[in-house]
Amino acid sequence: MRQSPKEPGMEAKDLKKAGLKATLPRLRILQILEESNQKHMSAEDVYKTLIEGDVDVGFATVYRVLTQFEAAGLVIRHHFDTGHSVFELNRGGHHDHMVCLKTGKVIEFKNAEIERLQNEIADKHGYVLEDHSLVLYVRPKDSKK
Amino acid sequence: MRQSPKEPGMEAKDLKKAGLKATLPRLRILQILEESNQKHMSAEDVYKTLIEGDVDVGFATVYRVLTQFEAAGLVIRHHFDTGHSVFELNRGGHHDHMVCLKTGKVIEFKNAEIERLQNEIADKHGYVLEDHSLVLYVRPKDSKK
DNA sequence: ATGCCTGCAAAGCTTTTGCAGATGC
DNA sequence: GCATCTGCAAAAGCTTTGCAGGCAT
Repeated sequence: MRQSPKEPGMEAKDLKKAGLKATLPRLRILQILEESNQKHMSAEDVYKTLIEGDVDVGFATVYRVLTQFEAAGLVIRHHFDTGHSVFELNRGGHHDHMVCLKTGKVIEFKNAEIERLQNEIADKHGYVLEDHSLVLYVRPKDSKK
Repeated sequence: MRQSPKEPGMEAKDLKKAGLKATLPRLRILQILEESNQKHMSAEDVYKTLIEGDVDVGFATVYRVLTQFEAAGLVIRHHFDTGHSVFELNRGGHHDHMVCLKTGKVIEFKNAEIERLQNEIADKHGYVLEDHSLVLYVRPKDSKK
C-alpha cells in the first residue's frame, strides 16, 4: 500500500480511509507534519506554521485535528517532559527518542535488543507489552552541565 | 504529629539538609510518601490522604512541597501518560516502570542491560546520557484488549 | 440538502503564583 | 524577632468542548 512519496491525493485518501473528510485544515496540517524540518511539532508549532502560511485556522481545530489523526493512527503523540504534547507523523517505523537538554533537539533511534528485552520483562511479570515510551535525556559530550 | 517507631527525626534531618524547615505539612507529606501502599502518588492522592488524616493543608502547598522535594532530590516526579504527575520517594535505587493498562497498577523493574545499551546509544550519537524515562504499558496476559 | 467541520469563546484540568497571616527556629 | 512557610484564591498554561454558522459531498 505504498504510493509514490509526493503523490498529491495520497493524503486525502488516508483521511477518507479514516472516516475523515478531506478538508482544508486537515490537509494543511498533514502537509505541515510531512514537510516540516522538525519531525516533532507541538500544537502551537503547527498553529504558527498555519498562520504563517496565511491559513486561518483556529487553535481548537489544530488540537481537534491532531487528536483525530492520533485516533486514526496517522500521527503519534509524545509526552516528553516539556509540559506539552508533541506530534509526529506516523511513518510506520517504530523508534525511540533522545532529547538534547542543551538544544532541545530530538534524535530518533532504534535498538532491537532493547525492544526484545522489554518484551521479555513484561512477559516475565505475567504481562503482554502493549506499548512503551523510552526517552533519553542527553547532553553533548563537550558541554558542561 | 506522631513519631515514627523506626527512625524518628530522620526525616526532619533530611529536610534541614535540603535547606527546608521541618514544618508540619512537609513532615506529613514525607510520611505519607513513605508509608502509603502505593509508592507512586499524584498530588491529589497526597492531598486526599492529608485531608483524611485530618491535616488541613492546601492543595497549593502539596504542589509546592512536592516540587521542593523534587528539587532536593527527596522525591522523583514521573510523567506517565496519565495527564498528571506522579511522585515517588527517592529511595536511591534507580528503576524503571511498567504501568498496567487494565488496573493502573505500577510495577517497578530494573534491567542492567537496557541501562547499558542506553548509555551506549547516547555515546554513539556524541552525547552523554543525563537521564532517561522508560515506561512499559502492559496488559495482563489473560486479558482482552 | 444534510451531516460532518470549523472558528470562536468559554470552560476544564493540572499546576503555579501573589499575598497576608502564621509558624518554625 | 524575622525569615520562611502556608492557606486561600486567583492566574497560568495546555487542551477540550459547546454552539452557531460553513463546507464537503
